Amino acid sequence: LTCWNAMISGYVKNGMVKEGRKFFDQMPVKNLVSWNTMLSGYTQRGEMCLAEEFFEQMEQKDSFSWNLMLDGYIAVGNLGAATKFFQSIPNPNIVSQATMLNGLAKHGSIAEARGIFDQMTEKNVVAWNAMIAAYVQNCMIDEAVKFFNEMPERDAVSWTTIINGHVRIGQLEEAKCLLNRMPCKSVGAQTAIVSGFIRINRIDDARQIFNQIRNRDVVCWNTMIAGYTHHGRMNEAFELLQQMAQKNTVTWSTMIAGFAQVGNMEKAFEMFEHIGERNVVSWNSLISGYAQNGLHVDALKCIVLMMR
RNA sequence: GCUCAUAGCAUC
Repeated sequence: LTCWNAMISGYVKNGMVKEGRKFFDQMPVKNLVSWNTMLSGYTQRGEMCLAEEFFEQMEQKDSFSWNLMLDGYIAVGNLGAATKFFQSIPNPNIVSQATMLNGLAKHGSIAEARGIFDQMTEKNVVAWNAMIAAYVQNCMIDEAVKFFNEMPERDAVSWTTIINGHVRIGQLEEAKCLLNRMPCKSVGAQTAIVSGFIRINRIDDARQIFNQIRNRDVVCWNTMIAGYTHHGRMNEAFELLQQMAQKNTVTWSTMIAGFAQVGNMEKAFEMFEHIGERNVVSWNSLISGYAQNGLHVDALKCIVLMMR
């Protein structure tokens, strides 16, 4: 059963929800984990109608099930439904609260997010991190710093968030100080610094930092590539692209936008063809690329293609 | 590698 559940998980994590469902339906025995895994396939892709239908069919639900639904509503931006759903959760746990906190913060309701935080009887590092991120996203760096200093324990996400907070308001020096203070420098925190250099147009300095990072992940590579593409340095971007082991949709979209910006729509389309899982951003990058280069017919063709 | 929440990357 554990094996079968892992199979469903594998399907839905790769965006193959249909196939996952087929597998799920054919399983002779299922447990709650099977149901939750399948549910996550819908909620994480924003298929909330299907999720609701599936959720109602579940004869047993646990906090995972409820939290998945809550996060699904937040992911599609339906804060009204999320708030209502949150209030209907039988026993909201720390994950439910952190999820709701995050949802409120992401939609600008910082005071309400803070309200949830204050109401939490127990707070873990994720709750603290979510609250710090909330302040960072709302450009309230002083509050973010205050929480960062007050929190009982900090993990790599805490550091990355606060570093990024300083990067976003152009305080790269302070960001670098924080990175120096960080006990175990994560790829994420270092990537935030790279993007800080890029933000102030110091691309070559960013590259120096990038080169020094060990265990670079796909986000790190994408950050550096975007640094080049935003400045029309497509040769360097392409060179990095060829060096990276695993590319994702963000990688390709970055390249599409980059080639579009320098007027090379042939190359942009070539990048587009590599995308396995096309999303709204990949289509947007291509369509706006055609439009910005005056190729309105191609843009329209693309829109038609997208809607099929 | 059986299921849930927080950070660093792309379009507008």
